[in-house]
Amino acid sequence: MSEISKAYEPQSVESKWYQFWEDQGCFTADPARVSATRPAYSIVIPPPNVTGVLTMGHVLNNTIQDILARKARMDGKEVLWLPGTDHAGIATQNVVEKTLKKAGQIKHRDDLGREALVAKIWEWKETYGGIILKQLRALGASCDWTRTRFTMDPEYSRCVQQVFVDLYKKGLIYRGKRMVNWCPASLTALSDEEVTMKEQKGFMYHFRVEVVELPGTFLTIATTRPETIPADTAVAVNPNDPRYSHLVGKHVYRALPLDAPKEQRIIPIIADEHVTFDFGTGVLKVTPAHDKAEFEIGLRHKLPVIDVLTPDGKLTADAGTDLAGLDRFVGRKRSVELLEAAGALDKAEPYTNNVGFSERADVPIEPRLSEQWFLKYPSVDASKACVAQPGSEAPAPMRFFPDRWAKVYDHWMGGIQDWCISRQLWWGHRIPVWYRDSEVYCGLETPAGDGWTQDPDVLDTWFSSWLWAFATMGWINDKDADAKNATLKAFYPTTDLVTGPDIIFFWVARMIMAGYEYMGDLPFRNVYFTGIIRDKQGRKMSKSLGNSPDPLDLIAKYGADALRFGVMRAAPLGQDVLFDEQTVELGRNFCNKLWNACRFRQMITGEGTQSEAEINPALLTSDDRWVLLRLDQAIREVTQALAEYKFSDATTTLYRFFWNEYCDWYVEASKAVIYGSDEALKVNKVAVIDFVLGQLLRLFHPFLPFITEELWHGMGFAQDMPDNQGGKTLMFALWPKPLSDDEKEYFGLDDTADAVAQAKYDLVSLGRGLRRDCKIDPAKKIRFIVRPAGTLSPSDVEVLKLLLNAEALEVVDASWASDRGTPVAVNALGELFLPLAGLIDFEAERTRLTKELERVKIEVTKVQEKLANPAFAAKVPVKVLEEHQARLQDWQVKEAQIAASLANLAS
RNA sequence: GCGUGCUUAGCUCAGCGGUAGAGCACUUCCUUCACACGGAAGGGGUCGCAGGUUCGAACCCUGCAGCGCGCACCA
Repeated sequence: MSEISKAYEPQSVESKWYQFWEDQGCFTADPARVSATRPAYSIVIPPPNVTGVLTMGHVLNNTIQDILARKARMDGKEVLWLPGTDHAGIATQNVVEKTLKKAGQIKHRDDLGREALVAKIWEWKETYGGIILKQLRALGASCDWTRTRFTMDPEYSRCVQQVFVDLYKKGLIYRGKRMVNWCPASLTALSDEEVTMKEQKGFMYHFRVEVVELPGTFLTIATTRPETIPADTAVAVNPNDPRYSHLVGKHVYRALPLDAPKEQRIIPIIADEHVTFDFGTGVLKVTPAHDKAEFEIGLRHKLPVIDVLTPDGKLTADAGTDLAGLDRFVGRKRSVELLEAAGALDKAEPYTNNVGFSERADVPIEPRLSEQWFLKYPSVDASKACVAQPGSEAPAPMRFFPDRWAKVYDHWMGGIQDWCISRQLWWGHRIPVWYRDSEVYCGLETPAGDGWTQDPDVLDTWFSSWLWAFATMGWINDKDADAKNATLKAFYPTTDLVTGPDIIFFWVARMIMAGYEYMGDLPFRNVYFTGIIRDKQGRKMSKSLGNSPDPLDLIAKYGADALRFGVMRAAPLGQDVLFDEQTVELGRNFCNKLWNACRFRQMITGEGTQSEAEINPALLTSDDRWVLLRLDQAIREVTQALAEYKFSDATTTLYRFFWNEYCDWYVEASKAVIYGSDEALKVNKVAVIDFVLGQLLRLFHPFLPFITEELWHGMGFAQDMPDNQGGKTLMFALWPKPLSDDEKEYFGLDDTADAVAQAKYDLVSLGRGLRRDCKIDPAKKIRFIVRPAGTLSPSDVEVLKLLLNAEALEVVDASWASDRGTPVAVNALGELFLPLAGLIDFEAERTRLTKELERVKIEVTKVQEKLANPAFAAKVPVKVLEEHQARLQDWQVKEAQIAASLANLAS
């Protein structure tokens, strides 16, 4: 810190140290260093979309991972934080296709064809693929970049295909024609997890159909999707519905299409339990091609299937000439008009129902019958059983934080459905299956012989990311080779996983199953679920709302440390985070305060001069003892908070200790010695300050890596340290330990030491209050008189004098009597008088004291009432009883003293 | 419908059985030589509502209300 600027300027500091850490290989994990005394700590990054940019969500997530990783290093562990990116099938292909279309290069992906488009996407990936990883560096993320992985790396792709072949051979992967969720925008099948239900305002249409066998008799049917009427192949009622049971077996004329002859529109009335009496009219139109449940009905009753929708959601010729070619929603309106014109429409009433939307494309999905690949999940039982359930004492190998997510997980695992893993896309892992006539071949290589064609589909992106925990470590599904893989051996299972609860099914659950199936062991021991970042109005941050700040802008403006600190402070365990830029400002202010506290220390002895002195217990003042105890407390609290993943608690403690305790009281009090004339005391004071700051920088390092590293070196703490314990970098300095009992005894740290200083500071506050009440300019030096309850050391007197901004502080004994009406403040330390020498406003003082007396009396009464309750004394623990008695005494003493002052005023 | 979370100072949130707390915002004062990205002193809350358990409840239990989220859904 040769040039000490008044304000902390993060920009140059941050890039300098990141470069240093990376150049020195500080982030690189070496399995060879793992031993009994140097345990492994590992964490795999939730791979961001390869073409993505850093969002506030990433900031939250990766700051937490970085804190955990850096803390583990300071605990002396061998740390692997493994980074990488995900190819993100649909999202990436969409982005590239859109860009090409915008640039006028293509109108449709077929213009390029499969190979050319995939080549374009690779090009795109090479250009933009690294951005988010660079941005993570700006945040300070201490990832082992030498191990960066991508889900479409050749080795990784081989893992994915191997797993497919393996599961196929195990009979868990199969191909089948089923109703799937079809996205008419992305033109692919989706898994159930990729569909989100949304409330949609629409209409419930009631229309009539005539019974063939009973002309003049009509059935009224309620539907929200009249455009699918041409695809109806039956009308169903509940078999026990007395209104309709006599009609079962008869037929109706389907209402649409109108251009088809009546006799071609005859469909049966069937009875099926699925139909509920009291919903709609109790009559259901059965459209096997366009509804999952109705497809099942169709199977039960062997109904024909008429598909009237094209893959991109337009009506087909089978829908009739009036509807053919129309978009499904346009077709809906048109079909209503047709029904109305035909006199078949009864009514259309406003209706809100839930519609499944494609999560990616944000359009309603269509249930669609198609040939897809499915996976019957492996290792379900082991995966379900491994997570500790909230409230359960049963030992479990994996824990969720907060543990309530374990219930959500358990519930999903209990009702687990086969996973549709094929996607009709080009960007991704091609399904390793080839066809020749009726032959099917599944394997890693193209089969020998002519005439084979590979399945055109690719795999769901999550079918590659579920292998992330071990495929990134060089796993190749070869028992012997994997057993010899040093990285896997040292770092699998990983220690912590940090992710959002929104991908608990997409990713977490599936990784657990893959872990058990392929590694025979769980993939991680703890899962920490972050909250979701929202804006200050509580809205989810999104690009379309434009309410998401660019973290890089924030870093440029405030510094990465400030951003990290602000986000951590605002992110309590398991709660969503309402993000406000103010919190980053607070982080910036905090860094600046830290910077200046160190600057102050440097100014005591001059630049770069470090105190060589050991702390001499004989020379410790009550302030020194107090700050050492507070530091000890902070170390305990922060360590505990981190162990429980309570990051906002940890930052709160750090804030309190550093700002409120160290700066506001200790540093201010220490000025009595620093600006005093006792050299020995001064040297000892500096030794204490250096000790506290040294510990403090370590405690802060996981949260504020850049500024702490800069100060660590600038303050000279790195000197004289072994290279692997802070000499080279603070990253490897040891995490502070709480003081042992021996150390406490050596330094004379006990409750009394703490109480004296605390009472002293409390009396200072009271004295400042007196000044204010007496309307004395805080800047004006005035005289105070103190009458100690016990004894006061000279150093305590000096501190009181300084903090009260007193011209003089006279110490008197019990024999001293104050002038009539002299304002006084009282606490355990003694009485503090503000002699006003003839300037006393008796009336004002009477008012002040009366008010104070009232306040104290209320407190006295409160405690007295409690103690007066016979049941209280009888049932309460001794400790609580004593506490109350002591409290009563305190208040009563105060009451007596104020009463005495009032009496003195009256005389 | 089932599950789950939240409701405490103007705002954002801690506290989860024994004297209601923090940060921001607000009021007043202070550019005194670490820091105005600062310092000092203040004001501000019947802890969503109603019952219950307890000597004692913001905290535990029950019900209700409002706001989220997840899952499952009836056309």
